[in-house]
This record gives sequence, C-alpha cells and structure tokens, in this order.
Amino acid sequence: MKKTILIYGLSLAVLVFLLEYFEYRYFVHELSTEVFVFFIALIFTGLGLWAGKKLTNQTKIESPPFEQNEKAIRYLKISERELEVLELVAQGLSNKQISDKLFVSVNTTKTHLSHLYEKLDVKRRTQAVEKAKSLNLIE
Amino acid sequence: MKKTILIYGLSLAVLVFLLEYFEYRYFVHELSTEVFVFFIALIFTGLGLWAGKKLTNQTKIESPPFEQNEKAIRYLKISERELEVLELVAQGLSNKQISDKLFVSVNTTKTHLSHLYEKLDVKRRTQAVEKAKSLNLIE
DNA sequence: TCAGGCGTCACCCGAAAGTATGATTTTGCA
DNA sequence: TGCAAAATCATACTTTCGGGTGACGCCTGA
Repeated sequence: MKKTILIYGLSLAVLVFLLEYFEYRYFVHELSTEVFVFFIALIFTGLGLWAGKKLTNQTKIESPPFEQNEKAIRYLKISERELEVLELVAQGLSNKQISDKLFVSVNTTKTHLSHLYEKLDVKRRTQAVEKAKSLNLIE
Repeated sequence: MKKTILIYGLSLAVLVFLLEYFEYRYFVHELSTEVFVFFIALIFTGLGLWAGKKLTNQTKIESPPFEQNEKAIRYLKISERELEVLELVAQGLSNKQISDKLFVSVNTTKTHLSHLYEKLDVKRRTQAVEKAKSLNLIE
C-alpha cells in the first residue's frame, strides 16, 4: 500500500520532469500540444490503472479474513466453547468425534449444541453450519 | 465493459479538448506548464483508477461461476436426482422436508443419500455438504 | 456475597438419520 | 428390443441427534 503510493508518486515526479524537459528542449517545435497532452494522458491513465489494480488487489487479500465475525459472535452471545463445537460440526464431525477432540463427554457437546441452536435460531446442525457461514461466524 | 470503455474514451476526448481550449485562451499565460501537466496527470490518474475499478469488478463478477462442477459430478457418477437431494441437504433441510419438496417418500430420499455418501466417501450429511462444496459440486 | 454466565455431566425419550436388503418401474442407449 | 442404470418405495434395524431437565463447580461483576 505505502509502497504502491510511493512508487506512484515517484513515477509521477519523474514523468513530469522528463516530459517538461523534453517539451522545452525538443518536442515543442515538432509535436503539437495535442500529441503532448495525449501522451501525458495515456501514461497517467496507465499509472492510474496500475495503482488501482495494486490497491484493489491488496484490499482483496487483506479483507477476506473476517470482520463481522467478532461482532456477530458477541451480538449472538456465542461463547468460546460453543464456537469450537460449531467449527467442528462444520467440518462434518459427529457429536462423538467432537467430544473426543475436545476431551469432554457427548452430553457436554450436546449441551453446547443445544445452546447454539437456540442462539442461531435453527433446529438442525446442518442449518447451524449454513447460518454460521453466512454470518461469517466460521470459515 | 463496453460502456466503461466508451465513457472513458468520451471523457478523454472532452478533457483533452477542454484543456487545450483553456490552455490556449486563458491559462497558458497565468499558469505554469508544470501546473497544467499536473492537472492533466491528476485527472487521467483518476480516470485510470476509475476504469480499472470498473474492469476488475466486472471480471470478478464474471469469473466465479463454477467450472469443475460438471466434470467432477460426471466423474463421481452422481445422478440428477442425487444432486438435487444434495443441494437441499446443503440448505439444511431434513429428509422429510426434502422428500416433500421432491414429492417422493422419505425412503427414497434416504436411498439417494446413501448412494451419495458412498460416492462422496463420507458417513454423514454434514460431511457430504462439506465435501460437495469443496469439490464445487454445489453452491 | 450472591446472581448469573459458562463449562461440565447425566439420564431419558422421541425424532431423525443412516444401513441393509430387496423389489418394481422408468428410461436411455446400444 | 433388451439390458443396465436410475428412480422409486418398503420394511426392519441401529445409531445419532436433539429436547428437556437438573445438577455441580468456577469465576466475575454488582
């Protein structure tokens, strides 16, 4: 980001300098002002395109990692443990497998899930996963 | 896309015309060439940025739609009906709801699902959805 | 200090999901 | 036309889920 802006600024300065230099020394008598302006326009359009690409690319790499995540989780009052269970459910694990992974009993997992269903306002685990993903709670 | 290019071209033409017009008539004696070039650079950088944004946005809307979809489905020998069931499962519907939606009995839905599990090499519906999405079979 | 949230666990029960097997009809293709 | 795959349904059985209820210890903030 900073680098992009820096490069853009430098290019701008250098180009302005060069163009003026050549304008004064050689071109002004041979080329019309239209052509001069055209080249400047062309070059800076290119620079704009390049800078735009850089900037949008960066925001596209930086933005995907959640945002609403935390906010929504807090709003829904979903606890740490519940979120862990939710993530494992989303991976397609059974209650038993989740329980083993978290070193708790199946009953505990089921309790967490019940609370999750209530908070997410769903009835089944598949719906919970669906909703959680759409809310960017997980993945 | 075409519209973007058209607008860009028109803006370019109009600006070049205007700038030259003003340059000759009024500015050339009051403003330095540096300032003139600066404004042109600024304006065309903006145009470049704008055009770039438009173009990248379009490619981002056009590219996502599946590719491996069909190929993978054929490879896994997943039938029409099975795919329908799979999609409904991914939406979090129960076997009963799916059956009602497809006007078949719950047993039929379960049969389709069994076949799906076998073809996808999974044991549960949540895993099936997980795998199907990662293979771009659905969504 | 006490209420309330969190995490843990248990038991019960009914519903949903999944397995296994077999049968019939439809359909596409050789 | 005939066969294989697909689609349909059924019956029976097992496993997993999910709901409801209650309980216990821990920690935190009022």
